[in-house]
Amino acid sequence: MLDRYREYKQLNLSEIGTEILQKWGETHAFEQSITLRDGAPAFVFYEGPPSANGMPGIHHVISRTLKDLVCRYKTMQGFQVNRKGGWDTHGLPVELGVEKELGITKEDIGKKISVADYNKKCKEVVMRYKDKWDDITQKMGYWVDLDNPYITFTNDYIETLWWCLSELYKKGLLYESVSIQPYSPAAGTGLSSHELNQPGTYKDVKDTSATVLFKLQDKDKIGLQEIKSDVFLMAWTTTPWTLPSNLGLSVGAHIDYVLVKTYNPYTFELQYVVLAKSLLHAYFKEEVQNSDFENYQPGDKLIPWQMIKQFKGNELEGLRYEQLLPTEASSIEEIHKITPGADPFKIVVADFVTTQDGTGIVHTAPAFGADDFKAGKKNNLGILTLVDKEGKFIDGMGEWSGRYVKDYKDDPHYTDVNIDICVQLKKEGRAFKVEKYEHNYPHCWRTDKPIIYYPLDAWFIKTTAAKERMIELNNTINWKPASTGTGRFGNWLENMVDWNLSRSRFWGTPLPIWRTEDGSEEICIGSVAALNEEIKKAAIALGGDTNKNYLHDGILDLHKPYVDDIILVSKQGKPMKRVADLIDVWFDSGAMPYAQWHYPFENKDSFKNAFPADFIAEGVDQTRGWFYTLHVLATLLFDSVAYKTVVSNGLVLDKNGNKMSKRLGNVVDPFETIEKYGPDATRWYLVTNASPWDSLKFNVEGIKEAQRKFFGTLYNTYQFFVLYANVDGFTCKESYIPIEERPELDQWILSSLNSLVKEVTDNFDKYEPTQAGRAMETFVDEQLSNWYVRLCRRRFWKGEYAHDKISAYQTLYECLETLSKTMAPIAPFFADWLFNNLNDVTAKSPLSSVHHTHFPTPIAEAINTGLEKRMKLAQDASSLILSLRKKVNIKVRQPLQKVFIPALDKEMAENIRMIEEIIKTETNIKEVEILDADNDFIRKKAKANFKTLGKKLGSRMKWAAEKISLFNNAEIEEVQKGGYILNNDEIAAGAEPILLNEEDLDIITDEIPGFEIATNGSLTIALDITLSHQLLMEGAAREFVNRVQNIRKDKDFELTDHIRVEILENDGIQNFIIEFKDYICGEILADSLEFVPHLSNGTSIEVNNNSLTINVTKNSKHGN
RNA sequence: AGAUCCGUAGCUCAGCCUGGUUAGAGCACUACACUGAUAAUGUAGGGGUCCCCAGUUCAAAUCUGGGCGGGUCUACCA
Repeated sequence: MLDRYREYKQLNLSEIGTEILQKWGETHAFEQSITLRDGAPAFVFYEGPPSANGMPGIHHVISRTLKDLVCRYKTMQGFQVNRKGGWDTHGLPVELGVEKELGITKEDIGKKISVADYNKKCKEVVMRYKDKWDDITQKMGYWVDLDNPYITFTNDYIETLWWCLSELYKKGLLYESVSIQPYSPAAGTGLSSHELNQPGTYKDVKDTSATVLFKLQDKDKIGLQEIKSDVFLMAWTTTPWTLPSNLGLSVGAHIDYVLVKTYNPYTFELQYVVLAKSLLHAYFKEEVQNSDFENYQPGDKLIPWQMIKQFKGNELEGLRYEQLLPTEASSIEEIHKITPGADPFKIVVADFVTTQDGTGIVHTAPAFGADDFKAGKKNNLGILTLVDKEGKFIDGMGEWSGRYVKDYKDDPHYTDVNIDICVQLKKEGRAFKVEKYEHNYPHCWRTDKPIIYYPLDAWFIKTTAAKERMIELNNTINWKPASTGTGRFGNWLENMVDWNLSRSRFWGTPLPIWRTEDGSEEICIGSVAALNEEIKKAAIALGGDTNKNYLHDGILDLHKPYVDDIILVSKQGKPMKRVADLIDVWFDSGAMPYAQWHYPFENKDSFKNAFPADFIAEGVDQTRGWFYTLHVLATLLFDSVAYKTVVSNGLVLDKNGNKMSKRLGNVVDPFETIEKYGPDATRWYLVTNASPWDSLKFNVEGIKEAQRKFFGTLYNTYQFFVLYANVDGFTCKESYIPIEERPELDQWILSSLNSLVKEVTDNFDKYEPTQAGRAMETFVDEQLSNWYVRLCRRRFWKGEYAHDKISAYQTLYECLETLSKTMAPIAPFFADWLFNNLNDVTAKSPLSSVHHTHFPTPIAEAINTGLEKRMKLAQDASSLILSLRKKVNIKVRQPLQKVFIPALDKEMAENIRMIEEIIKTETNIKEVEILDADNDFIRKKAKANFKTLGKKLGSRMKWAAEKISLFNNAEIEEVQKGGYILNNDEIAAGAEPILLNEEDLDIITDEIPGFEIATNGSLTIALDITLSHQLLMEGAAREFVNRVQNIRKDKDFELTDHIRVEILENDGIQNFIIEFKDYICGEILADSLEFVPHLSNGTSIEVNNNSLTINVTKNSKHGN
């Protein structure tokens, strides 16, 4: 315990950061913050695991500040908040990094480097920056358990994932199916969406596009019997190589289609074609509509056309057409071999069809597009994959067989098969338009070759089975901001598709499914124990070397390649091998509520007590990532939400609003920022500058501002407090003076303080930390520092250490201490520093950290809104008086006699009376005269109250406002008495009378003849600026005091030093010194003040343009 | 393409839900003042097509519709 409060030379937030951090380490403050809450209700928080294979950036600081402040707040509210850290360690980014580092590609894995060595490397790399992460975590003040984190690559973690998968499997929610995925024929591998989002993968390319004609077979069904020529359906494609695989045509149910009579531009034959009405202009020229068909000559540029009939899309549904490019490989027999019972070559209705471009009829090849696949499945179109995995046409396609659909091999003799296809179609009269078309198309980032969409086997979780339930549960989640939950997330749920889990990679959680070669039998393993048992079973059943390396200790590493070594045995006694897939890393993180506890194998209670989470927070980019996968797994496995509240924070942009990226070189190094400005100012800025979900334009100037404006002011207030508290020995040992026994100013600041506590609590509870922080800023700046302290300064350094002074100390102490608590969640270091600086002297709290204390609760009895309103009035009045002084150039030090304040009503008069003392001292005025409402001194003016009158008057509002603005005092008084009729002159003509009430007017002071006035709303100030001789003398005395104080300061006297003052005699201007001698001596702590005829070493000072020579010396005889 | 957030002073943001009179704050800039809190503070000044258009209304920054611009996410399609 200290006997003096610590005093500082200047504020150094960075130093406070390091100092407090060290203290936290020594006292295990974080651990204590949890153990101290043993037995308290839990507040459950989940840490979204970052990946430690990259450096932390400033955007990590924002989301972690958010998480931390909520956890700290809840801890202070009495909850026990366990915070288990975690690391996301699997996945593609890790693998890509390793490949780059080793200079290999995916194909080399298993060849140039063994899978075991490759995965070993991945494991090394994945924690590469863990130290940096731990470091930033500490330095930014993020309290999270770094000693026992969950790590997704551990066996325990994976085992839980297997358990989850097997549960899903048991429920029939895990299935294998073909899906259409981006695939690179050049690289021979499927690509993840992540890979597709690498910079530069989407390129503008020119492809041969074709508008082709499908011959309608049953035109009779839509009443076209009388048309003798063929009727064609027009469809457009940018990938003609998919046309042989066409199995359907998709139309939009509500799109208007038209039948058009025209000539084919290539064969010049008369044709009837069908396309969307709104796309006519893309194919036909307006000026030749209905023009002369008879005189058309083959080769004419302008081709006549005529609209014959119109249909809705759904009228076309089910119509059949002839296969466009029949080949051996695509005969109906072949189709039935692949998909028995398929019913292709018909028109189907699909919702993805638009009239943006093309013809409004979409060529549908189920193998080569996700939408096509969906439409094919829904309508039983079958599937034809006439292209192999190398990207060339398969056998049985005549001259096209063996030809690559794109130039994948950089073959100098490559000829584009797409063009050949178009040529053939032109010849057959099945092409309507062939042209180069420039569009944006994805490319394989590794080979730079265009990708195709291709059907691949994949494992899925049947999320669609629980769609309704997931939507229902989502409605119970508190989303911040709400729009993300209903919009981005809700929408996503509405359009949910099954979750494709498969990844053909190496470093990840293996799918624990083994199956026989013919696929007839399979097993899904749900635990290591089960696997080991199966290993042994298979070894016995299959004999030989089966699983020989895994018989003793079982399996030791659940990754590839070890799991792939293992062969299990089926019920029928057949060997089973593991399916090749790894699972999506998002499954890893989505299962963290269970896997972090190794549930259900261990820690069943820990899990039960920590599920679901009360709160999680991550960047908005996780909405369809982590937020989604948590939600899916909780719903499917436990029919529960995974989290009750989720805050999605926005992005951190650079100060110009650009996304931060290494490429642009605009990334902000969080280490440097925290080092330079301290963690608190950084956190404060991030929290208060913009709501968490708004994107933040990061600008260090903002941090500097927080530093100066908020922390600087609070620090000054603290310094002020300790300056005097140390002098007077205030240590809170006196008994607490009841609030009602304190001066009004104290009551006021305590009322404001408690209002603040209430506001801050409300906002923290609503997960609105920005509002909470801003409220604290306003309080510290406007109320505590610039009003309370300013007005109370004298109370601290003048007078006896008695009731009034102690009251002031107790009040200011309470403000500072309470603030240290309310700000603790956002600025944990400074708050603890402040708290301990106070508490180390007073020992009011037995706790060693502010973070262990309880968050203040607002004391309702301390809140006096009337008082707060009055004080606002005092502030406004003082501000007006100061502005008037400024206007007439009379400094505050010069006392003035009187100010007039007109009161518009009794209440206002009463309020002014109650604050007149404050106004007087604050503005150095002797008298406040309140002018009653009915005085005839001031001239009043009225303004219409638009709110009340607008409703009554409607369109006559303008007229009334005009009239009211011309009212004189008498008319206004009439209105106030009641019964004033605005349209007296119209009554005779039979108009309804318009009756004005007092509430219909806003009364303001117009002017006070003969005075300088200033107004602000309904408040008016009139200042008497007459300077009497007496006032001038007093002003001079104050001026003199000021000069002496400056001398004291220059001479480095202590505050408490008493002095002697000698003044060189100077006739004429010394009167004020004689007259105000007592006042002056009291102010400057002078034991003597004497005029002397001679002064050898005096200082020259100036008082109101007169020179005086004085000598100030310390009076050593006077004890302190 | 869909969803979502944002657009108010040179910059960062309030206000918008619940329409009302002269649209605010801080920073920056300029001038003046203050000076036992002083690398603090006060007062004043300049600075605005409240992104645009239309509608509703006596009245729109605020409500409705349609655009535009920027960010993000998802999708990528003939």
